[in-house]
Amino acid sequence: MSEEKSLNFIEEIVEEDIRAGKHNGRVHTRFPPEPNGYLHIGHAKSICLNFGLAKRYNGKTNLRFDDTNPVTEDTEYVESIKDDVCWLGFEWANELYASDYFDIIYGFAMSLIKQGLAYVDDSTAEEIAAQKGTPTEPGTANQYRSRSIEENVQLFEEMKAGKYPDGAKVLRAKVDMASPNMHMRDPIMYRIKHAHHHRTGDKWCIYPMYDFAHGQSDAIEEITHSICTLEFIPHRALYEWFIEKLEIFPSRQYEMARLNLTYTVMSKRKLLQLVNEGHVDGWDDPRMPTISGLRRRGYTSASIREFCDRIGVAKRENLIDVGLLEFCIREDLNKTAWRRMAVLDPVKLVITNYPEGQDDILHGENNPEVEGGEGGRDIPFSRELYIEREDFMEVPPKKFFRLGPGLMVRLKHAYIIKCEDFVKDADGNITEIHCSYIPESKSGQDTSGIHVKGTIHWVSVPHAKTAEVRLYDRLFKSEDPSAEEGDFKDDLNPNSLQVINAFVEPDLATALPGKGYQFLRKGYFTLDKYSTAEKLVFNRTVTLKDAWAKEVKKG
RNA sequence: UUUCCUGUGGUGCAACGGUAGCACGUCUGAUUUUGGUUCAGAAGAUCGUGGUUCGAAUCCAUGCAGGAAAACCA
Repeated sequence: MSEEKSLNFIEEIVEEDIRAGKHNGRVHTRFPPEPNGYLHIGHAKSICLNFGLAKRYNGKTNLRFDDTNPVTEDTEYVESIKDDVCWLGFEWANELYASDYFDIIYGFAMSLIKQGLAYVDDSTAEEIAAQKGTPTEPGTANQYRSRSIEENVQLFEEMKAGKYPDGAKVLRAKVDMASPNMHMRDPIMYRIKHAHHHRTGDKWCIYPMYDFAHGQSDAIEEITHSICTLEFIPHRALYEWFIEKLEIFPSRQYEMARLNLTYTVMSKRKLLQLVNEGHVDGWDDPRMPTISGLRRRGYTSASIREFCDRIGVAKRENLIDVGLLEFCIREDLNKTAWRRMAVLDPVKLVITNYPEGQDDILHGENNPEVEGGEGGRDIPFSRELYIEREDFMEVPPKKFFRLGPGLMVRLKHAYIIKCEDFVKDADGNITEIHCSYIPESKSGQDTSGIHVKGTIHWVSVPHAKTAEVRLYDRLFKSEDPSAEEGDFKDDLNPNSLQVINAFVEPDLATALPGKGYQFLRKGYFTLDKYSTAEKLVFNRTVTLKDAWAKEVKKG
């Protein structure tokens, strides 16, 4: 109650509006994706903001597809977007489409024409661009600007009727060709596209532009707070101009900074390119910053919501350290993931004083963070184990609390062992480590009195299951790939995916899809969508924090 | 060199004329049968210059820096 978190600037505006009794205190937001790609973590920020606002202020949020460009849009995207919003844990009040409003918007256009505020222009795209001027030079009017209302009405009707080919004519708002705001220099409202629309089919061959569809849709739905990103600031004047001239519901547009994350790109155009050119395994490749990619990677929706909460909302450009996202998923998974053992880079260890052919069943809790451990599982133990190659050093440095000649460690959930000997092959690689174990040091009933500094994980050789494990690293080499010169794809990290074969404890054969597992000391993992009963496939969600790696790096 | 937006520790976000705070990261140390977790502590910031004021991160002026704006994309 007392921890009164400060409001972001949008919440301040909303609270002010409520206080002033604007729209009778009603709050209605919308999330307006264009169905031409998959949602990414940047969209999650917008989703959390829009739906969060509604939740906080007792309002509603519409899911509205901004589907005004039939050539780039597809129902596959519509479905994925709905899945992702649901998965993130939000419920929309209405599922709507800008295309549902095409008739109304056409009427709006006609109304503007009849007010003498819109005209049909026969210029080519190049001519229009040239007449627009530049940010420092005013634009110039052409002869079509002075067409009569009657002529404009007839021409626009003919455009709708399909009398003209693509690009032959456009409908333009008659605003101000000399405005310092380029978007006010008679923006295009409608263009001709003889294209099949994913919802309206072939009913239309003219489609409204963003500027003549988005604000109008907001007004139709009586959206009170229409939140978008900074690049739409110059559009706001136009947004309000249309509302004023059309005398429709006065929705208001507010702009916030989009999310940028280190070591990735966030533009749908670039992400689409990575997909189309096969640099990744589809939109849901675990290295992608897409919601579906993060989900497949093992991120939980709670961790993404937490992340969006932590990054805040403001108007300055930002570049968020991906480390914060990793912090959020570790924080969540630490509390929920079940612990298991897996050896990713194995070397064989033989316990010389353990009877050959003998098995032992040990027990390990599922989750030490929860009282009672959330139950546990049996772990078979035997004379021959796999341990991590990096857990043995022939010449260990000081502060190395693992295995080396004469050194002792505890095998997690098992016994303390002492390294007696090791075997090397002709190339000098360690092929086998020989240890003795201390029978009275068994976990939970240790009477040995021996204390060791290190504990390592292991898997019993005869009981081990094999699994393919996919280790991911950042997709790009530099913090801000878009800022690099040349093609952003030149910055792709060639080592962003490493596929290995690992040995995992037998219980993992029954791992559940969608569940996070902590492979002790190695990180958090989850089943990949390609995993089968015959062939287990795990994705590494994120590594554990590794103080030793940091120590080593320091040298 | 037109118009607009933005400048607070390394990063992100607060402080709304009254002691610059939180989180991630970094660095110590403690605990630990995960070099994880947890706990304790430390370092580190108001773009510059003027002005208004008893008092400025906050208001004003100016300079500087970064970003955005000219698709029949959204």
